[in-house]
Amino acid sequence: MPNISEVAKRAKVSRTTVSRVLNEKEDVSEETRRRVMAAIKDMNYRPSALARSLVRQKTDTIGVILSDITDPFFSRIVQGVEDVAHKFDYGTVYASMRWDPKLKHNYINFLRNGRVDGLLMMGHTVGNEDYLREMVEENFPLVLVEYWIEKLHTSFISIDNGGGGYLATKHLLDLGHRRIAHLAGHRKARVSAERLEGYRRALGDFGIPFAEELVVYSDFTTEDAIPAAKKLLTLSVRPTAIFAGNDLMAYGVIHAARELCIEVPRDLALVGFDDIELASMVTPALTTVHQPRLEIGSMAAWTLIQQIENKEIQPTTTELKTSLVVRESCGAGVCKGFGIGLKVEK
Amino acid sequence: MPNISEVAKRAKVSRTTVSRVLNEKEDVSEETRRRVMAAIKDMNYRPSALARSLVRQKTDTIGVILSDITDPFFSRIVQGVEDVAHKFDYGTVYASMRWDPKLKHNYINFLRNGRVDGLLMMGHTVGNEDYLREMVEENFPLVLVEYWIEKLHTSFISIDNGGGGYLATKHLLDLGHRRIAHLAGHRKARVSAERLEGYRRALGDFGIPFAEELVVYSDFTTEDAIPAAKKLLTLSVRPTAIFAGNDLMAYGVIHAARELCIEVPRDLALVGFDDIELASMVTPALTTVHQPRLEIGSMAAWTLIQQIENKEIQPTTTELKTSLVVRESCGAGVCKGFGIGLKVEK
DNA sequence: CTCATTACTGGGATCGATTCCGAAAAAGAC
DNA sequence: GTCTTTTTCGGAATCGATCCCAGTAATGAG
Repeated sequence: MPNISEVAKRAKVSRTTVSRVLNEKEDVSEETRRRVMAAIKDMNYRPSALARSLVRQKTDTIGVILSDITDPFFSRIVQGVEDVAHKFDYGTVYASMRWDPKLKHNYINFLRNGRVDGLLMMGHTVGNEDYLREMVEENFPLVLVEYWIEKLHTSFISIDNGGGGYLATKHLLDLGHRRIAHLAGHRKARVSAERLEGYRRALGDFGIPFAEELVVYSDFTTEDAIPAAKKLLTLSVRPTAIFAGNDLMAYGVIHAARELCIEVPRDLALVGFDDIELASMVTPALTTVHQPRLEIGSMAAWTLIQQIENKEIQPTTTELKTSLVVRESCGAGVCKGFGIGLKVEK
Repeated sequence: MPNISEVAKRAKVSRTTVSRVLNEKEDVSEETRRRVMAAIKDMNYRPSALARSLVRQKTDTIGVILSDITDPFFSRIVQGVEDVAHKFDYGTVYASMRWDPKLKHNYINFLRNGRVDGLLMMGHTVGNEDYLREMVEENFPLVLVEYWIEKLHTSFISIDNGGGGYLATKHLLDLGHRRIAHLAGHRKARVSAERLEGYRRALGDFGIPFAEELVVYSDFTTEDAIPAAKKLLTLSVRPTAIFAGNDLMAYGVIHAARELCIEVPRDLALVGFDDIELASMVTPALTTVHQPRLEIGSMAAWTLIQQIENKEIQPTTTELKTSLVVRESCGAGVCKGFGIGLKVEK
């Protein structure tokens, strides 16, 4: 691999001039520029990003740490992140912490040591978060997406989980359900508490007392949701509707229900949360709370880049609105057309 | 952010000694080691990966380029990659090319310029692949996963797609189906051709003539598969079974079928390919061809690391076996237990 | 023709680590 | 006590770029 000096020698100019051509500076004559370009092409030269970043103290890269890289929930968020990042000439690299706090810690260190200019963390909180405080104290650009940490002086992007929970529950109440269970997500995740709050608020508005037994927790995965859902479906007085903490968990409910010969939506109404792509694809199509994920992603990237390029900027907290997408799983019947849901804005 | 010299000054030693402590070299006395460690902790020092990589000409990082970062197909593959990579003390970074050839090109350049020691490419081929040849010529470590390029002197990891197609089709034939359609994946992808070949071979073995009209192509997505599936389901003589190019496309078939009031498996038998996690979760649980994805991932990472650490090594081609997982979508009835498929080894 | 101004170009320091080689100090041999 | 060997440490070069500052050539003004 040739370096900048060899290119310079070949083009019979100095390193400095090659660098100028590379960075499209103006003060280089057309003729030398052509010579340099030719040398670059001839030698198949590609500048070392490493050396460049080292001297400039800037990598033009943002790191994205996800709880699980293949969670469909992140799909469009990532798209939003990339769109904005590329617009500002930033590259993106991803790391998946796969729910393993140690892995997460490794990754953060891995990326922080000069590999990226800032970090975007998204997903659910697990384990000790002290190193996040450390990062913030050291003024390392950090934006958290749906990843709430108490009293952390940094930017947050989140959605109105409480409102979403309210929408979902109210929809079920409007359909006449009175015994509505909630299969909540990870007990320690803030989003779980918020969605639960929305659920309680809706019940309250309809004068229905909150029943402890109707709320069960599980992880945000289908596998984990199955036994939890079974617990709800085998209560002495079975709920007629369930509001699940996310779409994947809603599939767990369907799964569990089928094993008990309960059919959705015939015997059980079901609402999910997230509106992942698959929600409209599988049978029954899921009624669910929609998150503006493209916006979440672009907002997050934008916020982070602002923070990188202007370290003095104050952290911001952004909350995006949710909406309800009515499909089949509540038997609401509003939507015969398969998959194309009636979108009810909040 | 302190650098190694400042740490050295504080510990009253030279940079060299600090570096030795950092890299756990043996020739440093216990006492100075302690002093250095203390200084490191006091100053909250973290070595710059950039500077280290620059001088060592090694990043200890492998790049993974995926066609779509959130395709559930990659989930366990990525897990396999990470397990092996971490075992060998490599970090991993991901980039998603999102089917955009230009984006892909950008990413490859982005990662190649000294950011990673080698590249793992997985997913389906789109666009011009000349730069891949260029990489190989320059002896840049590269391993392709299910990403076949003609006459490229580099390592490949793939699965026995032909065998998988055969298994899927034979299963349908064994169940008595005689008019079996194939909803093939991306026309230009090699995997499509291979799976199609398996389909034809199985038909041949049962003495059934191949009918052009029974094969339709679409992208590897649910959305794209829907119209294609409709084409098959509205043939004058409707097929009684469909072998779909992957699981997501199989969902497209279910989707299309429902719109036409055709129910799977009652009116139509269906086999997918990949065995993504969701295949066992949704209704009906999908009978599908299983790929050993964890092994694919670990194999790929292992092969790449071998190539990085020993540039003289010859490229290898690995083909892993597939197996059939029988669930509900063929109405085979072997499996009442929901989701837990009878695994028929090839 | 001389001097001032502008347009290009190059030298050398720098970013933050590693590594080779040699030097000093300590330990051991006789 | 002297010489050799081992242990421990430091100096200087290096990786491959960028950038400040200064120097040269070309151009224009008078």
